[in-house]
Amino acid sequence: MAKYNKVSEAVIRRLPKYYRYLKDMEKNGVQRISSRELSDKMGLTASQIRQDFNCFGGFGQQGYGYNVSELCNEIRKILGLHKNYNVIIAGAGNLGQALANYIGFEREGFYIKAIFDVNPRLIGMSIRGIQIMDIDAMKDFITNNDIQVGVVCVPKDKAQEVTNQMVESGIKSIWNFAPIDVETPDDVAVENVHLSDTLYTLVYKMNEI
Amino acid sequence: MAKYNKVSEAVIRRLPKYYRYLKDMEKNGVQRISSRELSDKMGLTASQIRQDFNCFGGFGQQGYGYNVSELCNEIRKILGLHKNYNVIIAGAGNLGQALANYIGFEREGFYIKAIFDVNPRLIGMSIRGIQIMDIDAMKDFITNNDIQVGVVCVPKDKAQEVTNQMVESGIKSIWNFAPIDVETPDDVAVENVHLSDTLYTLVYKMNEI
DNA sequence: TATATATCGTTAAAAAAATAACAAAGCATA
DNA sequence: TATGCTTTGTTATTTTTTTAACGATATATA
Repeated sequence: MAKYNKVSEAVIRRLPKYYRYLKDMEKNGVQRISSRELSDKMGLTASQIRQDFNCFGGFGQQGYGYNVSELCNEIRKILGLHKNYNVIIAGAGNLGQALANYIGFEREGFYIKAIFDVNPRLIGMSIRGIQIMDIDAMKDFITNNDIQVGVVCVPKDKAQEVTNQMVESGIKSIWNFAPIDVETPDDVAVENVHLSDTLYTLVYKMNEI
Repeated sequence: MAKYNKVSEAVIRRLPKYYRYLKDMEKNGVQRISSRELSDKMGLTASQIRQDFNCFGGFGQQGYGYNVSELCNEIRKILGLHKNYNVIIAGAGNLGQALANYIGFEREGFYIKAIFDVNPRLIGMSIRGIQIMDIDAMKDFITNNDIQVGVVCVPKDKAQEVTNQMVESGIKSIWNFAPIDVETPDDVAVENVHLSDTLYTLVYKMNEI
């Protein structure tokens, strides 16, 4: 699968940002953009932008710049957003429900197929047509429904256990929101999102100013 | 305010992670830890850990290591979590409500004082005793209630406008969840949290494996 | 008390990332 | 068509970040 020789983490983390800006420009009818203009908008250097894009092959043209919608499409493909993904959420608490309610994911091809929880009062309910099911049914559901992405929204002390269950059932991507770094085998991708971390960094910066 | 000579962004972004691990160890009764042990737990190098801590002065002792609760406290102070902060949330949608419902922030001294929205059906309701008010009342509320942190959970096209209102009212920290990079004057700290970005990075990694 | 061991703080080296520089290639204009 | 301008892709340089090395200092043990 690995299409490109070892692209650095730093570059990869910038891809979604490029994608955001390009999508926006495309929507606004912008047809072409130079690395210079893009650098102004995004607060990066033009040099970095050109180098980043060149990790994946040159999408631009000398004397012209980049075609916005073409570039946008390339980045969509690089990120893998041209494909669809089936998703489940473990944990129907505040955050789990908020994610289930958010329609933006579907627009990028992420389809939430079910939510799982331990709370009997939640089981049986549904959010936007997505059923909340007993967490004991999760492993079977994953196996039978071709689920690629598992979202972990359970409390901290259950996060690793739930992750393990997802991994055992064949999920290859874990998007974890519990405030702990969950671990996965080498062949399972994981993103530990720590919302509080950014809040703490924020107040650090505020106090530093 | 700037206590330490230019600590790099990379180091600052690791502080919350140290804090998380140390808090956990402290809770579990661990009294001392060496940079070596900590590096094993956290997946960093011991060298990096020692260098990071030394940006803020040495907290350890040769031949012994670090006292966990002492170190934890130091990092708490460095981040500014020994103080309390008054917070408001703009946008009582899914995410705004989820954040308001999350009790973890209070444990670190972040007190949510009010939520603001445009929706008349939400205005007047309350979440955990936190009132949802008309967004037109936001500026006055900020001015009169010593608010330091503003959380932006409004739709993308209103995010910059709401940010501006917060800044005009004297808020010094913006924690933005709208999928756009909001901009602030130099003396106002901002963290643009893009949840989708981490999802996209996740599937990139999955496809790469 | 003396000696061996552990571990920090700090300086040095290596690696990675960002920036700058510039030739090559296309566009635009006369 | 010829000439000047723009802008890329790519190589070189600089800066930043990470890792390694090691003297100094404390602990632990005999």
